[in-house]
This record gives sequence, C-alpha cells and structure tokens, in this order.
Amino acid sequence: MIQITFPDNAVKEFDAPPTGMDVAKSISEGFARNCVAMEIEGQALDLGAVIEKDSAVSFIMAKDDKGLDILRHSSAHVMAEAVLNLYPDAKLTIGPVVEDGFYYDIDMAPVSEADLEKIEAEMKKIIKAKAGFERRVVTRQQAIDLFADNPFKVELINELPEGEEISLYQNGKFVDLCRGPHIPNTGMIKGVKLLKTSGAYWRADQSREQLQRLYGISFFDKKKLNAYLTMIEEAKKRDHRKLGTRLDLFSFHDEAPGMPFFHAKGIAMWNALLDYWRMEHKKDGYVETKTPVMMTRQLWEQSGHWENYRENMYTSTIDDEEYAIKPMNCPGGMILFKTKSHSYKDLPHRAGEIGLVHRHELSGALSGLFRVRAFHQDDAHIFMTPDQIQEEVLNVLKLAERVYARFGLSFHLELSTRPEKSIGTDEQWETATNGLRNAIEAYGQEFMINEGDGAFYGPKIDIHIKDALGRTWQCGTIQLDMALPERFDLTYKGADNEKHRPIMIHRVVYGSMERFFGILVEHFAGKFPLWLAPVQAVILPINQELAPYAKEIQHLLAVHDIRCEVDERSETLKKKIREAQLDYIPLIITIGDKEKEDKVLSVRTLDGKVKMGVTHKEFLTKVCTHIRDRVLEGIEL
RNA sequence: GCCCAUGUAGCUCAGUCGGUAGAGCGCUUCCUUGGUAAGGAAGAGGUUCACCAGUUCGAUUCUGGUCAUGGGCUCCA
Repeated sequence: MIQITFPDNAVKEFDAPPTGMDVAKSISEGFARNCVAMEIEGQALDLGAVIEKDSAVSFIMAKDDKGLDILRHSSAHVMAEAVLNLYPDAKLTIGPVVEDGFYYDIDMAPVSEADLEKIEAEMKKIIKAKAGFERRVVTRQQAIDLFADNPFKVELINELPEGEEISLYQNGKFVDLCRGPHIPNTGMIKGVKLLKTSGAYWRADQSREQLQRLYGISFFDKKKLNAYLTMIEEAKKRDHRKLGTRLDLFSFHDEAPGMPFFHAKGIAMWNALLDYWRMEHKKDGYVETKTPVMMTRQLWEQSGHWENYRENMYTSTIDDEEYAIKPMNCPGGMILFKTKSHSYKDLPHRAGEIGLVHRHELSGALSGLFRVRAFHQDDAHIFMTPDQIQEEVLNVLKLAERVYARFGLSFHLELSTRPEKSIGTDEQWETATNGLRNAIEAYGQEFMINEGDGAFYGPKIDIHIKDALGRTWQCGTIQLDMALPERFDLTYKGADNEKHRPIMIHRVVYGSMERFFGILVEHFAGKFPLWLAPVQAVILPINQELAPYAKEIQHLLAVHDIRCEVDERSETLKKKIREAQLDYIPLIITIGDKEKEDKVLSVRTLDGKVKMGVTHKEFLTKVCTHIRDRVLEGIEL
C-alpha cells in the first residue's frame, strides 16, 4: 500500500507502487493530459517514474514555468535526434534551456537557413510519432562505452561527481545523456520553431572546438508559438536601425565603425532628452561639468585604467607624449574635485557630466546604437561622507524613477555584492553594501541580489528597465567606488578639523545616451511623444498659392519652440498626409483658404483624428503646455 | 577577436548558369491646384555592382584576402 499526499493535504492510497502518470490519471484524464512532470521532496521526476514509498507529490503542469522549461529541454532532445537522423556524423555536446527557448551545441558542419528548415521538418516527424522518453540508469563505464565516439560526452561523464546517478534518456532510437526529467511524450510539443544558428565554443573557451549552436523555441500551444513569432516580427519592425534610417535620425559609416552620425532630426530628439535630463538634475542639486576627451597616460596610470582597461582604450602619441581617449569620465572628475578644498559642509557634492567616452569594443560585438565604440554617458559623481550613502543612493533611485516614468518604462533593481577579486577592507565593503541595501529597502522595491557580481572597487545597484515589448535593458547603475578616492587622495575637512576620505559614487540614469536613444526608438516604435518627436508638426498647404501663408504659420510655431516643417511640394494633399502619417509626425496641420480667412487650423493627430477650426491661440496654448509638461500620451485638441 | 551570412542607385531590393546592370520609392522638371493615407508624364542618378588581388580573351558574377554590416560566441576596469 502506497500513500500519496497532495499539496492540499488530500491523501490517496494505491495497492501497488504507482507511476506519476497513474497518480495523475487517478485525479482525472484531463488533469493528466496537462501534467508534465512531478516533484517529490523537491526533486523533479518523470511522470513515468514509479513511486516506491509513501510520498508527498506535486505535479508540474503545462502552465507552470517549470513545465515549459521541461518541454523545451525535451524539444532540445528532439532537435538533437533530428540532427543525428540527417547528419549521422554530428557529435552532440550540451543542450540547455535558456530564457527564450533552448539550444543544442553540436560538433558538425555549419548549418544554413535551409538546413534549419530541414531539421525542423524532421523534428515534426519525430513529434508526430508521440514517442515517450525512457529513462535508464547506467554505470559510469557503461555510459563511457556508449558514447565512446563522442569525446564531448565522455568529458562530461568524467566530470560528473562521484556517486551521482548517471541517467540516459531514450526517445525512439535516440539516446542521450541527461538528468531529466522529460515530458511524457513528444506529442506535447504543439508548436516548435528553429530560430537561428551561430558558432559557439565548447565550454565557451576560444581555444576549444568551435561548435554549431542551433536555437529553437517551443510551446505547449501552437497559438503561443504564433504569438511569440508575431512578437519577434513586431520587434523587427521596430528595429531602431531601420527606423533610424527611415526617420532620418542617425546613420553609420565605414569611416567610423561603431560610431554613430546623428542627423538633424536625431539631434532634435537628443537635445529634448538632454533638456529634460538637465531639468531633473538641477532639481536634485547637481551641477554640470565637463572634462577633456583626451588625457595623458600618467592620469590613466594613476586611475588604474592603463593597467586594467588598456585593451579597450584608444591611444595616441602627441609631441612624444602618450595620451589616451577617455573610456570613462571618473578620472577627469577626480581632477575637478581636487581643484579646491572641500568641507564636510559642502557634501554631498553632485557633479554631472554628459561625457563622451570611447571604448574599443570587439568588432563582432557592435550592434546599431546598442553597442557602439563612442558614446555619451549621462554620468555624475557624487562625493559624500559615509553616513550620507543611504540618502544619496535613495535620491538617485527616486530620480531614476521619475525619469523612466516619463517614458512609460517600468524597472527593477539588482544589487551586486563583493566579488572574489576586490580591493578594500571587509569593513569598507560592509559599510558600502549595507548603504546600498538600506537605500533600496528604504525605497521599498523588491530587488535581486547578484552575489559576487560587483565591481572590484565597490558594490553596485543596476537598474533594469522594461520596454513596451517586455524586453529588459540595463540602463541605470549606481556604483560605489572605494578605489579612486584613495588613488587620487581625495579629502574633505571634517567637523573635527581632520582630513577625511570621501565616499564616491558613479551613477548614470540613461546610461549610454546612444543606447537609450535606440531603446526609445524601439519602445515607441518611432511614434514618439510630442515633446520628444523630431518633427512635432508639419504644415500642408492644400495648394501652392497658400505656401507663403503656410510659412507664416511655421514661423509662428517656431517662435513658440515647436519643431515644425512645411511640405510645399506640388503633390496632392492625400499623399502628403499619408507620408506625414508614415513619418509619425504628431501634428499634421492643413492650411486652406478657409483656415487663412478664419485664422484657424485643421489639425490631424497620430491617431488619424482631425480637429477643424482650432484657433491659433488655442492651438499654441494646448501644444506648448503639452510639450512643456512632457506628456507621454497623445494630445487632445 | 572567433564562426556563419550579407554587401548592386539616397532607401528597399531584383539580376547576370562569366559578355561592362534593372525595378519601386525618393530626387529634378512639366502637367494637375488638390480638403484628410499613394494624380499623371518625362528626366537625372551606379567614377559599373564594398575594396584589393588572382583565374580568364573578358569578372559585378568564380577563387583568395581586406573592410563593413547582421546573427551568435566572447569580453564588459
């Protein structure tokens, strides 16, 4: 007699040791159909496993995250099987589940798009067979013998800790080394798609074998797959590189790889972002500073960058003296701090800098505005006494919250603590880490802790924003620095008339202006809020006689700080409207004789609605207020 | 930096099984003077197909290299 206890404490008895599937079916057939695996004493097991003794059992369902992971892991097996069917010489290595699907690293010839389709078709055959995954436990030697022709698997087997059960999973003829668990049968994979391939090194080690990584995604429900594919399509349509070209915002050129050229319209947006930034920072007591782009080697040696960041720095020799182009703003900030003596009464000292930095990123890492070699950080260095840490960090968090909310971005926080390789005393780290932790707790938002992920010079808080498609991006960061004040011997005079070492934080909110710009393009899909839109209004005269009057109106808007163009081409009104809509211009103003006579405007907004007979005064008041308040939503006239 | 793919007019792309290139949009001019998502016609535009070599009578097309872009890996004091 076996007693099974369910999560709700209900108990069921079985005459003979049941499998998980038996137990699931005893609840109902429908329930069993949605079961993926089960959990006993915190261990995930196949539904096919026999329960030998009285146990508390909970089921992992298709709707659970864990269930989806299991499905995807099984999908990786199916993909591996399909590859082996088509390419018998391929050697499998590892095939884990990742955030967005699964992959399998395989030692084989490079795979093309067409090959991917073939593999996917083969997978569908396997899925149709609805075969189960059979688990088998073997000895280490048996496993090694079985995978004798696959050095990768042998390496993995040899690394398995002594005493660990070595299990194999068989699906059809295909056998793979695997811990499990797996779905009851391949028929549960209702939607699967292979997405892309890439090279990857065995064990992520450049000196090891180059493998082919095949990426795929799968779902229990075909509709979910379609929704996912639609989301990818949507993301492609929003691609900031495409929109950046179409909306005439920025471009890249061979003459400066990884360094964007901003066009007039891009800079209009850029300046709107900066105006806003300056306003928020002034409110919070920041001053703005600027330090040189290029400074001597000596400075970088003092800061430690020459030793630790050299390979990413651009250097140059002038008049027999070595210089480096700054990859970070902090050393310049140190020099600025030292231009005068400081009293504890002046602290905290908040010095902002929109600093242009250059970092020589690997050529293969460059990607639109998201990964560039030259970018502007909305940096600031805050110098303070140790007991000001918590409040200052809290202030930065509140500032970041205001800024992100302005764009309709939510965010979450992650705290990174002391890494193995680090400088400073235990006591310093404790003060610093507690300061950050207390600040987040005072702020009152949940946060993740990344143990050991801090910089070697201090702990940090990273702020990850979430965009309109649900993608997250790390933008803001607040880093405590215990190294630079030491290296530059920064001091302030305390109330005790003694010299003290200030605590310093580096912080950014946008992060990289360029990257944030790119994120905004994708977040808004090019349809920017009015205050940010590169062209806020376009004026369309219905015929050419009205062009001079249209220009008068343009002038009227321009003196009210509205970014405005006139489309005086000899095209039909329909066509000009269509093009203005496709350029996502928030205000489309048509000018005819009526408007001229009555001194009114007809205004079409992005939603396609047209409001006729808006007086000039009414228009200017509403639009200027809307822009001044940086309203996220569309304007109602 | 590594693997794979791509690189043709300002933009999006077609094409040449090796015989010195085409479309749509955009641009210019003309006709149309239009009332809320594409009016019509003509024309210009490629130092000739990213760059440099090689094979060939002949290369944009084949081969090799370089550069750039994209996807990933890696890196991220």
